[in-house]
Amino acid sequence: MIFSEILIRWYSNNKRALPWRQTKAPYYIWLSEIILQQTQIKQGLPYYTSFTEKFPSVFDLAKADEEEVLKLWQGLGYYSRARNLHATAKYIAEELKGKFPNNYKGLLKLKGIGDYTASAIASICFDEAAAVVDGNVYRVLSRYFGIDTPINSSKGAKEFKALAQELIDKKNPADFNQAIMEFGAMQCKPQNPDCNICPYNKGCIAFNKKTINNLPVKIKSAKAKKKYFNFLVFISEEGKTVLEKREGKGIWQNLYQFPLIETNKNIDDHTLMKQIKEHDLIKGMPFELSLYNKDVVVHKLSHQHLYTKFWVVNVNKLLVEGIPTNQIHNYAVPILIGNFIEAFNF
DNA sequence: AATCCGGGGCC
DNA sequence: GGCCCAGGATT
Repeated sequence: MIFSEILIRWYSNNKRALPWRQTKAPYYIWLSEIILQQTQIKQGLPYYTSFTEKFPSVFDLAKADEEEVLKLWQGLGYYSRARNLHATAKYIAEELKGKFPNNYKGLLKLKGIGDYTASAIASICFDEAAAVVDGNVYRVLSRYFGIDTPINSSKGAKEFKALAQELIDKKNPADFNQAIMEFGAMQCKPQNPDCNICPYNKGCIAFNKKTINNLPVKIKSAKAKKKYFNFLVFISEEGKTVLEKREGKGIWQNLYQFPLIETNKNIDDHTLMKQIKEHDLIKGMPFELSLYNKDVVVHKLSHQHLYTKFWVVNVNKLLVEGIPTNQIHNYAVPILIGNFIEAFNF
């Protein structure tokens, strides 16, 4: 039996019932694919549900404010996905009368859609034989064919894309693409795959050479840099606090946070105290300062480890407008801030 | 080609 | 602590 036949048979027997598998509507497939980029199904599923409930059509999503979209995306990470999602929804609704491009090439031009997502939508919605290559596909193919080209090199990307494109079932690209990803997620897992019950174990090079645990090969990424975040949680007598919108480049773009003193090296409390005294929002005013978390909160991102302290700053009056603390839940914030807000309970 | 962009879950 | 995840954009 050829590669794709084994795969699609396995898929028909083992696939999970997932909401986006009940439709071929491009809006829902697109939404699911953006949510699932670099995200496990278990984590993304509740977000897919809330997005489809709040925005049943691309027009509903297009009509929303970006702040509303980011708020619903809160906690899922990689927030550029949400900003691009909203921008593309507006483009589809306003320029294309709600109709998505119906092929790989057209889909690829949209914001937030790259090679993987264009292939996924084109195959699932329009039966175009465009092979997807995601983390699952890299793992399945590198093991079955015993390929040790690093998957995160440009050579590897080309090599695996070409191989997947050779293997894809041109009569049934939709099932083939979803099958190989599901197979990678459930059977050909990163750790401890049960190769004894695998339908490919006779022909799998890695299994027969006992190199399953060495594949796929990946070039090591640089270690995360340490940063030191001191957030200032102002509280005025009239029950207001201050949130600022993160502008420009860097993490958490367009999300809100408490005023932040950020450094690349740890600063002692005395030095920090001087900076707080001179802070624009309370310069020259009396205040009471207390450290909320005795133990530093370590928040780990892919490329940064944030060593975080929350300082509660009680003041009589703020030098800026501020927001009532009972409205703080309306703002989209990174999970680091969200966890504090929940624990502090204003 | 290398780096940046989150957060959760696993070992 | 390191690795992985239905990747894409930027430099």
